[in-house]
Amino acid sequence: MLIQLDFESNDPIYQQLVDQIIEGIARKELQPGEGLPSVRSLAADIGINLHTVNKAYKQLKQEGYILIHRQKGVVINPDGVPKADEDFRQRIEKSLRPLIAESICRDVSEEEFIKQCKQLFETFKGGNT
Amino acid sequence: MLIQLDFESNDPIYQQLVDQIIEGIARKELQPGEGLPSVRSLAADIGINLHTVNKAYKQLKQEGYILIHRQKGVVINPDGVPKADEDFRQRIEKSLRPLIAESICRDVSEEEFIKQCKQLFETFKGGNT
DNA sequence: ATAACTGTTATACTTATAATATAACAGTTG
DNA sequence: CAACTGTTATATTATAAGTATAACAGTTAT
Repeated sequence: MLIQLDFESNDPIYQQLVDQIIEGIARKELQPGEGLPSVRSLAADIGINLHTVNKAYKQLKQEGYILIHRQKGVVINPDGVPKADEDFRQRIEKSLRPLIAESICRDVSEEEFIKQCKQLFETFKGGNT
Repeated sequence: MLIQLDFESNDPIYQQLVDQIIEGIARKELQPGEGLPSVRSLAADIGINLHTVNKAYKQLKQEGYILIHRQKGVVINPDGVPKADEDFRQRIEKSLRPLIAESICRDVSEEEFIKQCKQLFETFKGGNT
């Protein structure tokens, strides 16, 4: 799986890393039990500091996406990612809220917005970008 | 219209201000042509610095939500907010993408996600929280 | 066992952003 | 004239992001 970073983005690159790995899991490109590169090798590969990778891994671990075996290294959670709980749903709503408010102001219809969502769901089910 | 800020949030408070005003416009609580408090009085009301308010107003102005008449002060754009363009739609997709990827990983169905979206659209159409 | 790896922790530095604090300018309004 | 308006400038503090080295403890292969 290849990682694409935008160093000009406002999103911090450790967050971009987190997002890309979660995307990889979502589109089954990263399978449960599959190994991830070590912090040092991944950092070297994409030309960033190992602490930046470590910060991303730390967050992914804390959110249950990956496990760290002392033996096997970094591994996609073999039991799958923890199901959504109430905290997660609240987090989604909190992120969705300003997007939808802006859309309403700019005359984007509910139908169009939902069409966009469905399209993204398809993107992840299928193997597209 | 009352402003509710969370000073413990990770979101900067100028951004919270922007979001709340956009929400106010979305739910027609703030009408086109309606005046907003001056940077100084709003800052004093919510107990923050005038520059923080000014930063929020500046962003709202740049995105076309408000106008600044030298006479009338700060005013909700009387011509309405500019319609969504391609840049806006890309911004929405970019924000939506990680939310949907996470949702898929955590077994939130497309139906449930869309239900959440519809609920938020209703929230703004109606007068609810 | 030695060497090369693993994640993890600690410290220090630089840079950028957020927020505050004063102060001033130019225009408007009572 | 006084009180307001948005705007700009400057300075300070605090926090986050990213990098740079270094070290520790455990694992693995030679």
